[in-house]
Amino acid sequence: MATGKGATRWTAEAVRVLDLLNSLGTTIFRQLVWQKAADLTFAQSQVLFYVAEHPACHMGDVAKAFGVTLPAVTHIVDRLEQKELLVRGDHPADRRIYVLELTRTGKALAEELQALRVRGLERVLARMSVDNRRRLVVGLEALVDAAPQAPDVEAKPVGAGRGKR
Amino acid sequence: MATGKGATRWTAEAVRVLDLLNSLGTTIFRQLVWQKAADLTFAQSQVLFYVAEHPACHMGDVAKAFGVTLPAVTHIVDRLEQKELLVRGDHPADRRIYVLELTRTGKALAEELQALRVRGLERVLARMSVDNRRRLVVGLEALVDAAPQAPDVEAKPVGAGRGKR
DNA sequence: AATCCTTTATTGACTTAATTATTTATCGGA
DNA sequence: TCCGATAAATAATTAAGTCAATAAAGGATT
Repeated sequence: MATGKGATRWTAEAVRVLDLLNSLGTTIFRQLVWQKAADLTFAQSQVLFYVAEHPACHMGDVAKAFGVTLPAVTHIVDRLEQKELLVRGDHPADRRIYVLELTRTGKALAEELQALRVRGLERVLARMSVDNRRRLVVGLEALVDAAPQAPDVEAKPVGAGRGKR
Repeated sequence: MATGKGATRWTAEAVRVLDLLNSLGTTIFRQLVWQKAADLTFAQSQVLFYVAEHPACHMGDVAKAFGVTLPAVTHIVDRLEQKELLVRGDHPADRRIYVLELTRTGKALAEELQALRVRGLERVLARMSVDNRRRLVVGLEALVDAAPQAPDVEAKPVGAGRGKR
């Protein structure tokens, strides 16, 4: 079915992009962005980077950013705190809220890991032409721009809960 | 340090690409490629798709493709087999090997999920210009091409084991 | 054919991550 | 002050991943 030429061409392009994104996930993402290092799991390093770029963020911010539930964040932050990479600070005006900050050690680690990633990616980019690097950046920018920022999960009528600790 | 203008420009580009890939991971990947559906976890749907595209593959092929250990694959395949989406077939010439195949149900599900993804991605691509779509495809192709295919983990001197079951 | 090494995969024990449901503390407004 | 909403923790469970040990073949050599 779908004998229309337009629709067929379109789908082919989407399939191609999907394929490429998939390949990316099993090469770049697994070998480069996710540099197994410093005894951090993938989730832990993701949160480390997030807090590095969003100082004073809250538990809920992290959950929203990664599309996971709050309890998941609780556990990950627990572990990062045990490793002394991060602290739960108190919010001056709202005692329900934790203000997340990296420790000095945490900042140092985040910078070190970021440098590792950048150097790794540089080696890859070095094997591309200037034009293709330009196309990659512009194309990715457009894609990220076109992607829905947050689907928002259509606020289910929950109905529970009364606070922290 | 690093006052050289060339080096600085370079790193900036790598940082930009890293940022974009990261954004991608928290938008496209989480909202689109990983369409929560059919009671499959992310890992399970990844393996489902892999077997769909590589019929008659072995347990070890899957492990290598995703960069995980064999026991991890064992568990995931167990669950997919319980759900009757996949079968471990016997290899005609080597009885140590399992030959993985999707069941009829498994194939149908893989196609359905793929269609979902393609339609979702089409909606995103529709918001991009023709030129930017072209840049995206070409840029991604070049990136995937430039990425190291498999680091190969420099064969540790293991030394164990004697077989299946 | 008996022995030994290698390959392929499973099992067991354990850690981490994620989920849902429930609970706790606090805030803000009528 | 009470009531609903918000922010987070706890409990219980499932899944995914690890390493170490085990098991069954296959292949080569003697």
